[in-house]
Amino acid sequence: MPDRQTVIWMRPEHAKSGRPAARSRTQVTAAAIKVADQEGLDAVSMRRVAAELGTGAASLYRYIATRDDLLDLMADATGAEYELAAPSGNWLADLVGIAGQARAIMLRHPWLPALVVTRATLGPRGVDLVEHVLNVLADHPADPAAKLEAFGVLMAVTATIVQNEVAADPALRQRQAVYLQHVAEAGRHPQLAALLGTAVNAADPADQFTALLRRVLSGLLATTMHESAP
Amino acid sequence: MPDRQTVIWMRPEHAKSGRPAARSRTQVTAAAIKVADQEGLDAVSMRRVAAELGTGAASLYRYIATRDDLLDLMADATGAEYELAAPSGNWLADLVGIAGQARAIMLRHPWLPALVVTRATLGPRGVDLVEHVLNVLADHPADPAAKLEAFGVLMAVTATIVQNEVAADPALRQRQAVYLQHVAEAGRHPQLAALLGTAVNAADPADQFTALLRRVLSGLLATTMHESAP
DNA sequence: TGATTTCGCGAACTTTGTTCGCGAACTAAG
DNA sequence: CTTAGTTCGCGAACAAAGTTCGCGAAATCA
Repeated sequence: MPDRQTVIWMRPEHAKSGRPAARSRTQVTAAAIKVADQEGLDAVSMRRVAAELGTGAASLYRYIATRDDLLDLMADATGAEYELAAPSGNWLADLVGIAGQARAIMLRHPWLPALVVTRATLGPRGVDLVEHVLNVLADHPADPAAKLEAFGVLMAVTATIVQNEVAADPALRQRQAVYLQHVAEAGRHPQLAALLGTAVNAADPADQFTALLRRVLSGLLATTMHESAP
Repeated sequence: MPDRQTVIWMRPEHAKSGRPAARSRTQVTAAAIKVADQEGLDAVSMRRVAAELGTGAASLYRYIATRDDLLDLMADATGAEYELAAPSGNWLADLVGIAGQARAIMLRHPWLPALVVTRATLGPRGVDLVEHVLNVLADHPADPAAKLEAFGVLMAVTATIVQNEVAADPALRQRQAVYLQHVAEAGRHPQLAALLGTAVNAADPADQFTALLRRVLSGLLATTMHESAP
């Protein structure tokens, strides 16, 4: 019966004596990611992941204490896909670059945004990423807490945007569109109606994303605060 | 067997003939919100909500087709708690004010951030809110799509921050803190270690929130794009 | 070799969303 | 007021899914 008092990354993977385990936490995580990639996060059940590994569901509990542990492992594992180059001296460009990588990773793993946005746990990879961001911002005058907030906003905004980009079911999109159309036609929401009348701009999603994040981050970490023009 | 092809807000609440329903969609929603407020979102099961209403679980399906419908209803219902004043002419101040209300509402309903961040469905109240935001930004030169994005970012960031503020289990906080301490002591993450050494700043959360959102929004909707100083 | 420890995992328990089916309740004609 | 016709309430049952138990088998250690 595994330890529940600590984060999974502090729990020893195997015992040092007795029969050795046939699999590893990494293998279990990989299997779960595989299932999630091809069948969605809902398909990641203990039984399904176990089947992927060719064993029974109960066996998984030798490696993780809980399904939530597995989700944490999955999310953190994707952190290995970042390629963190040395800071260039231009923190904004570096951060936007990181956000771009985050987006690419999330597009590769459409289930990831939901996890990022739901549970804020940092594992080894996440910690590495934070350290890297802090390095990028090393010369920035903002206080440390603000830098952490910037990291959080970067991730949250990216996850939110990607979540909309890959909006799971096209049927849901349709339902929502129908409702908005209905509301617009009712006449009580002229601004919204005008907006739906406008043609959807078909710019490159990647460019739109980059532009948005550049604005958000430059505002968030601006060194001079300026008033708004009304 | 209720309709599944449309959003719940387009489905007629009651039939026009036959035995009249004993309850209303609003009552079911209110019961669910009550349960969520005092026992958390996980406690919002069909049986629990039904019990709150003094009926059986199956009865709820006369009002909603699915548990997800109920979650949508709950989220949208909280939109009634906004007090939307006429635009002042200062869009930044108005938006920050709206964000402040959003935060207050989320603090009142700690389960709300999770819903906001997970499902992006707009109900009647949500649509009203969007309309209001578009009114606030009516004179702003940004194109309509950008204004919608601003609304999305506003909500996402607010939900994320509140989610951290009300970080459910203090035990989880503790576990995470222990792990970060562990990582810092390992010595491979000097920036993070330095940050943990710093005393946590104990400014008023509301002020911190306001400042953060002001920065994010003023950057996002800035009329002049400026480079970053490295 | 024997004792000890750990592992694999089938079976079973619990909780939860959802469906079925039918008797009761109510409306609307006649 | 009676009689269709329709809808409602909801107990019972079903199908996942997470998790726990218990024990035989497999390694390691002494």
